[in-house]
Amino acid sequence: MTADTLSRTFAALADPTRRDIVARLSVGDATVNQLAEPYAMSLQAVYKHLRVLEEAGVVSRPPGPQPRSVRLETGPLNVMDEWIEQYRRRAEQRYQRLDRVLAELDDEEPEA
Amino acid sequence: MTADTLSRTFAALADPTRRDIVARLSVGDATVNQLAEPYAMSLQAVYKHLRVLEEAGVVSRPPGPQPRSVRLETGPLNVMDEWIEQYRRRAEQRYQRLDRVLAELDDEEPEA
DNA sequence: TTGTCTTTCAACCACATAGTTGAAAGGCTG
DNA sequence: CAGCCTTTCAACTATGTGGTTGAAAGACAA
Repeated sequence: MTADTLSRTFAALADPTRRDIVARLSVGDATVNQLAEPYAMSLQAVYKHLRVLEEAGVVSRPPGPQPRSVRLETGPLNVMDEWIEQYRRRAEQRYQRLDRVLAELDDEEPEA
Repeated sequence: MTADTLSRTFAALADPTRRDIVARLSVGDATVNQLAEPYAMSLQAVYKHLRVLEEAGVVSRPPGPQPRSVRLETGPLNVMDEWIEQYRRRAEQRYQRLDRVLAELDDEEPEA
């Protein structure tokens, strides 16, 4: 456990296969075999992807009977979302303020 | 150019230094020297980080006089945000539906 | 033009990651 | 128990990444 949650979550979703898995889990829980079915890669590779998602907390595998189901957890997605929103909003407000200032300058000196 | 925009954006923000740079740019544009100042790493390393952010479109460096300013772009943040929101919302709605079903079962068979 | 600051390029190192294969445990079920 | 399916572990390969240093271009000011 070296990197923080945010780093692990972003890194987990940087891989297209893992984003695809997340997309499919948003529809409903699935077994590993069901998740692995569409891919050409080995089953072990899918398990590796799941472990990355699990260590980021994006996915959980509740204990239970042998074909353990995989479930999407929304906690880390929320954290990530808040992070992005915070800075995105800050930047956009800044740009809007700038736009207003430029508009005022236009009013003061039309066709200058 | 191998990975898609979404992969590059997630990967770009998986690094704490780059997230820190984004956070600081949300307050206002900055020069590379200003951005590099807080870090122990070499200036070239900061340039590398900026290139990663730039190739993801998270940051732009508009042409101009020599100390070129770095600016935060909100486009990729929006795209990423929409991606996350889509699946986060889908999963949460599913869980809420499940909660309702369980509550109904409780109503039908109290203390069963 | 010369000097200085900014920016980029190249080579290198250590380490992580995505994938493979093979083998070993674990856990149900006949 | 025996067997099958699921899950994990280990070793290995290829490639990417974050950092370094050194050097070369580029751009501006004196």
